[in-house]
Amino acid sequence: MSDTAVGIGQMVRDLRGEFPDLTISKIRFLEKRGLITPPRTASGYRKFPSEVINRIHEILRLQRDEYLPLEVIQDRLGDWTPSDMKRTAKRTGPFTTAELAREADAQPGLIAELAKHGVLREGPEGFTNLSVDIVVAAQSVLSFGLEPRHLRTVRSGAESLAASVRGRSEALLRSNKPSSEGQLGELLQSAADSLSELGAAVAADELSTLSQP
Amino acid sequence: MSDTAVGIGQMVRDLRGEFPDLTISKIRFLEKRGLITPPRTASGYRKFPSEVINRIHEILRLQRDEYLPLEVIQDRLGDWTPSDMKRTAKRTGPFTTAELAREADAQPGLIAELAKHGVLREGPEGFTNLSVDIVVAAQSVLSFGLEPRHLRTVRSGAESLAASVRGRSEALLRSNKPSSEGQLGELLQSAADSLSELGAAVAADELSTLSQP
DNA sequence: TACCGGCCTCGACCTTTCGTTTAGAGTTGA
DNA sequence: TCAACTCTAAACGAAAGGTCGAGGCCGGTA
Repeated sequence: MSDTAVGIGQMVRDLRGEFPDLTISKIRFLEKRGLITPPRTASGYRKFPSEVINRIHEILRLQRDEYLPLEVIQDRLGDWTPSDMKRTAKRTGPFTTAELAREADAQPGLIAELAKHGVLREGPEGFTNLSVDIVVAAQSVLSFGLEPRHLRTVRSGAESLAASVRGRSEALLRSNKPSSEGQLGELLQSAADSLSELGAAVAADELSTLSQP
Repeated sequence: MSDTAVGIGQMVRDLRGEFPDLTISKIRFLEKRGLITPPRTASGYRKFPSEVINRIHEILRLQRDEYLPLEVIQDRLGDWTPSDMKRTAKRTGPFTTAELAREADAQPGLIAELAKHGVLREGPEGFTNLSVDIVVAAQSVLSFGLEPRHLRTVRSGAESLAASVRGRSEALLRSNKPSSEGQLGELLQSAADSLSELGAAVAADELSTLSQP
């Protein structure tokens, strides 16, 4: 859509839905620590285009969900800094198979394998940056000796979730004013997080049977 | 295999190989925080049998490799303290349906529903504290408009993972000395974490299709 | 023009986490 | 007996992660 670069106050209000104790001073603090570098207006006001907001969202998520210290978050996010973002200017960029493999530090064969089993899906323009997350996570799971075909169930679980959330969110869209772009994203994120937690809880339970064979 | 319970000094020297800046005072600190409870001699000296040493090893690893704060480590390790589990089998206690509902702040009907669809399973002695996690997470997912039956796929995904990890971990157990109790727990936790991440990544990807309907 | 809310910087300050240090006293083994 | 080891309790402290307030600059608007 349009180049919606909001001010610091508005941005914080937007993110408060998911991170209730986010403050303006925390954002400034994150900049001082070098985790974000929002552009400025001529007069020195910070501007927040969506790439920066996404990055902030990811920083806060890593802090909240994975308890990572800011220094580690900085290392981990180091690659796709704003300057890198600008390299792919228009979007966070579709990837070809080869690019995706390089991006996720994986073998191209694995990409094909994951795609074959429906864990990964190539869009009309190629793979997205979400695909990178999937490949990285899949490699981690595969390191326990699983085969890609075992991961199909994960995809179908996600599909089931998506189908239901879709119905739900359309109702939400209808009943709300069109400004719910942000709300939808929020809903999506919450749903994904919830599924993640449920998956972790069920897996822990399932795996606990290993303790007493 | 003999009852090798060493003193605090010797134990610290042993672990210094892997954790060079481990100190006696840090061990005492961990006890004060409730992360370990080493038994004592008649005169009050701490003794460190291998279970406790394994637990300390795991605590230090989580701190070093996953940057987890001690409070989170305590939560995560709380249940499966190898020896604690057997001794205090009553405390972490099995729950009845009613108790589980109260514990997870849920309707008893939901418990039944989840059990019916295989998301939740009642053991021979009732529900466990892992069941509480599942119910809590499930409520969160259900708040997006899903029905319990949609969650079956989550369970089957977890089963698939468990089956494979089981094979993997048995091999690990065979090939290692019997002290790998801690390693098994570590493997389990890592596997659950990995699945969780994959689930989140795939769900995020799947849900991103909602953005352009 | 004056005003008001939003934003700016900078430095002081605060809280929590994760320990270390110190003082004083008891324990163990050669 | 002596040196090395261990105990507790409390004070101390460094680093992470912010918060707060003073003093001043923007930007609509009445």
